[in-house]
Amino acid sequence: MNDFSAAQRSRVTMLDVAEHAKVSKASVSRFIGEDRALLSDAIAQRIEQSIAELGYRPNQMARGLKRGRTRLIGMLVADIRNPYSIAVMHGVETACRQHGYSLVVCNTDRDDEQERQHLALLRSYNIEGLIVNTLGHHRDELHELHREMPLVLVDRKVEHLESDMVGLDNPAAVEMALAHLEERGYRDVLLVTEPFDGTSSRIERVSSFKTKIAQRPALRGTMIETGSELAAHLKSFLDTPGPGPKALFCANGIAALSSTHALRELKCNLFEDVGLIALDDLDWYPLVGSGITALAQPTTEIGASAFECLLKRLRGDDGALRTLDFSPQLVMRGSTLGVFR
Amino acid sequence: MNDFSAAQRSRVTMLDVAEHAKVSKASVSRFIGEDRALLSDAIAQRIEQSIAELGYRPNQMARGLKRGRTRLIGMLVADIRNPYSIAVMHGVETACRQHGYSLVVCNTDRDDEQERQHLALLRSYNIEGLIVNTLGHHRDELHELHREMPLVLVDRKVEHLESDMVGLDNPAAVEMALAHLEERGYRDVLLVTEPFDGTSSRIERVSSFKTKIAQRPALRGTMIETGSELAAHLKSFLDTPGPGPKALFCANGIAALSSTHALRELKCNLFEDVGLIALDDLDWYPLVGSGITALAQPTTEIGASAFECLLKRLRGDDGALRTLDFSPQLVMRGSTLGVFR
DNA sequence: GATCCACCTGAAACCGGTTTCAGAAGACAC
DNA sequence: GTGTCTTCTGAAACCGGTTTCAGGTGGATC
Repeated sequence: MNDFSAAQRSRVTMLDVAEHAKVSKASVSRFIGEDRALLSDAIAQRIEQSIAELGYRPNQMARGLKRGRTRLIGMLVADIRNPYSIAVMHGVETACRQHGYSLVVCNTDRDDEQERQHLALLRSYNIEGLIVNTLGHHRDELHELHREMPLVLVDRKVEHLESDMVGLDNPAAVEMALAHLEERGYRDVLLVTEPFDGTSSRIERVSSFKTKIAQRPALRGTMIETGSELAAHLKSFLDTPGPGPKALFCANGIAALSSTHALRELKCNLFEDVGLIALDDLDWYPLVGSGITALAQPTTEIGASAFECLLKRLRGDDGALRTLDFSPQLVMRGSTLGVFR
Repeated sequence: MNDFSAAQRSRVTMLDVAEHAKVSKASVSRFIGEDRALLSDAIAQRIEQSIAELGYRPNQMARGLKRGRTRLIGMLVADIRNPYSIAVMHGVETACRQHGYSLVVCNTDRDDEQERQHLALLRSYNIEGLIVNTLGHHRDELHELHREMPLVLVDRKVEHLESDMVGLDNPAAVEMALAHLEERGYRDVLLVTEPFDGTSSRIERVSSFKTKIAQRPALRGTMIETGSELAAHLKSFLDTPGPGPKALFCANGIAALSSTHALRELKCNLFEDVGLIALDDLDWYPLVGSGITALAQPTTEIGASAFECLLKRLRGDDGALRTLDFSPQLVMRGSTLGVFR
């Protein structure tokens, strides 16, 4: 085995290539970079051959040092195990790759202190831009970072932080859900959301829910948070007489998971006793009961847009702030067959 | 808005700190690094204050250049949307963070060319170690990389690549599954696996299945791959008379997802007509039919072990190659109630 | 008081690249 | 043949750190 502790930096360096090709480092650097046109054919060819022969690979760290361009994008994720975050991340990563950037993902596990540490870290690695999908406390750090590089928020708003934002059109999504539920004959809707921890999209969905419910006199709307007492709360919702057929509206995939768990615990007949529509479309939705109706988010597009926002800023666009709100798509399944079953 | 294209490197540098504290760069460097003991209290205090006052943060890129230590670990993942990979990645990331390392994740989307590009990329960023969860074609690149840094394979073996490995004890897992199925009264077992693409763990599971089935004369064992004709194949399995009650053994989470889909398509009564046990334990398993029995992999441990392998090597351990095989844990649910229902 | 040593400190070289700048070489016009 | 303009090239400075090395200081020893 090798001994890796003795940092045996045996790699081929630019100087090696220069000597091998009998040219200066400067010429090799020009060949590597975008100034290749400056070189004569003869020299370019010699360099090309030496590079191939020695198997030279430029050191991005060193390049980034003088140049200020690391081709690194940072992404701060609150919960790496959240399917939504993963899906968006996949979109970001793909877009990054297509433009020659790489992605450094930092997971905070919803911990504020870890968020702070990761911010410091990303900064110390000279990333060129930052995608934020956390609560964004540590306003000062974020501001400071934002002075140095473009920043885009995904699925979150952060107060007093003026940056581009990409996410779901939450009012439209809520409207879509309620319209669908009402059309299918449901009259008593319970919004199930994860606890309020400051996540802006969560708050928006709830407040839209309240507004939209008020505009639909046929519907009654109530709300609960997931947690240890979810099943009990669901039970009381189901047992309380209402204006008509009951349905749950789960504000995201996690809420859908918890709700379904709870419904099973209550020996509920999925989904004849109660309808269900969920934000996010996860791969197991079709498998539960008669299938869960979903409002699918265009996660790949959201991720790609987030990156493209950064890219535009990096290329000098200093126009007005952008807010990109994508619309969800209704994927109808058995859980909202409603009164027409 | 700022103009980020004009790389306005306005950051506080070590020289700024040195001048502010009226000391040399060398002293500041010593303060930052592990040589703080060399400094007198007076100087250390001045430096500390200057750092705080100016808000100085050392540039990791520059540190890595001379030092050869970037504190960066690379991870090559075949499919970032595979729950198993995510779970392991989460384990790796947590372990990294605890030891002051950061993780650069590269997703290849199962594409060989992307694997090659990512390998080159990771190398150019001077990562200190690499965790591989892809097919590992591009043997030459991997070898070359492995000469420079420690490398550990997760859930994969790569021929002719001598490196540490961390994964599941596949024979034990298969044994566990078959023992459970037999005990529950099933006699006709169909192994459902994703198509053979060279993934070694997949191959191991299948070959163990064949071996173990041979050792259990009471059982009949057959095998199919997921794909467009999965439902048809399942149907013929279910329709063909066998030695007794039938059960599926899904070799991973994806196979479990496809199989459940197919069973629903066949209007199969989950899980009274057929039993099911699946490798991996996904959060929706309890929700399908009477719940899917799982062999849960200790993914967090696997991820952490992978990182610790690297760390040991980085610290100079050049002992024999290690192979860490973890055992799964049986999580019994309704899908294997079997003949005792 | 001289010698030795342990302890601190800073100047300068270095890591592997990029970029500036000055100069060499060739093309062209006169 | 000279002057001017391009076009190409390399030396050297630079990015922001680390590390080597030589020297300065003060205390202990003789």
